[in-house]
Amino acid sequence: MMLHPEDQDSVSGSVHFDDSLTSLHWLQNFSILSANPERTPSSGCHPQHLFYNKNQLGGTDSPSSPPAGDTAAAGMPQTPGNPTTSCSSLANSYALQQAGHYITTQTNPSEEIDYKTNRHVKPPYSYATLICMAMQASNKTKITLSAIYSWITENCCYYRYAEPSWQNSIRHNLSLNKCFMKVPRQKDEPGKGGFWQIDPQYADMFVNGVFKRRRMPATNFNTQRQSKMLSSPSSSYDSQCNQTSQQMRMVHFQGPVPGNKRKQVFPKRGSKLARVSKSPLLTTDIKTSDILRGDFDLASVFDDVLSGNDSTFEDLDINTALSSLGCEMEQSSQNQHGPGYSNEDEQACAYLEANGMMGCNMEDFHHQQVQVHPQYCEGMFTDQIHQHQQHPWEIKEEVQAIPLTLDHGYGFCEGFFSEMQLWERAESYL
DNA sequence: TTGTGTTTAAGAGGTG
DNA sequence: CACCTCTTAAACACAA
Repeated sequence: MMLHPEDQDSVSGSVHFDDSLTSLHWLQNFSILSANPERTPSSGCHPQHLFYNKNQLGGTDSPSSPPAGDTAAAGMPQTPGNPTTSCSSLANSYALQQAGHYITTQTNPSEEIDYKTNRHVKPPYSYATLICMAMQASNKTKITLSAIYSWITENCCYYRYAEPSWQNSIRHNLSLNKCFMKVPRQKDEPGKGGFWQIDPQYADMFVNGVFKRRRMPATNFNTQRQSKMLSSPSSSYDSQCNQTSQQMRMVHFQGPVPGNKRKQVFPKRGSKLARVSKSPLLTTDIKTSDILRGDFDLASVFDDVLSGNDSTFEDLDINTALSSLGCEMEQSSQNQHGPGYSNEDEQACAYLEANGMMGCNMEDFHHQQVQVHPQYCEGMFTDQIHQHQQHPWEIKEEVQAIPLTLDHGYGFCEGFFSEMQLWERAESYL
């Protein structure tokens, strides 16, 4: 299966690690640092890896041809041994350690399961999450269906050998899940089908890259639903998107009860609004409607940084999901975005750098570039991982307040606010 | 013909 | 127990 040419691009970046916890680079590194402590940080970020290698992707085994006796297609237990427990926790542990959290326990590395090579274990990520990860792995603001297929088959061995029905599920998910937005192909663009991207309106459904759609607490559900229904009635499949956006930021992460796949603890609603409003650095053009909808959460993120609230960063688990797939994220230095970037891309880079998402290179990603469009990268990854894993560690202390210089703050906000115009598009969906 | 996209239906399992 | 999320399957239409 080949990626469409339009999905191929090059990006230049360089590895830069800043171990300092005395600046906002801490925030960047938190998401970008290699999630897998077993791997060296430089192992996956050679510049040549940033260039797409058609041959390698083209050599992927067809997922539509499961071999005889394929356990993946024959109903093997999807997550034997609770595989995400180990790898995700490893990633979390490492990231949290980098972030200055105190972690009480460590996961046994021997339990780690590499979904990239283990064909018998279905990755514990929902299709929405996989789609999101594929989108994130792409350095484009939009991605084709075939590119999503390619990423999944490349990074999830299970699907490489599974019956192709999962592709139907992917398409189903893209179509039915309104968090995904179809971008029609330009008339002069060759190829089949359109492009897909995450609807900015629902971008915060993807926390650390993991699709989060949780049921609204009963006490607050009606209110939220009312406002949602007033604005845009939607199907039951996506009606929870904005509701969930209110609840996906957990004050404290709490591991699920064994055997309980979706056990989570949600913060009290309304706390986000309070955080948003109190940010002294985010008082410009943030659309009130976005804030009220909960579509915009970076302010609260920023406030959390400033206030030392660690709740947000516990959710920044992009490496968790990607590392479990044998992928890694690394950081590139600023102003090295490479040629061919549009102004929008530059803005995206600024945003990414501000969010610590720039230069998301995956070690084993067969040279596909990794860049996250700002629309996608407000928080990334957690839910599905957290749903399926037990966490042998716990956070014993609140993270210390992050020393933040004014320059850091402005740099952070500039990257973000330059992207706010893109979010205005969400208004059309109201 | 094949890939893409939409829609409907059903079932498993989690949540409140 | 009702509702929800997610997955899976299937049918159909459309476009390259």
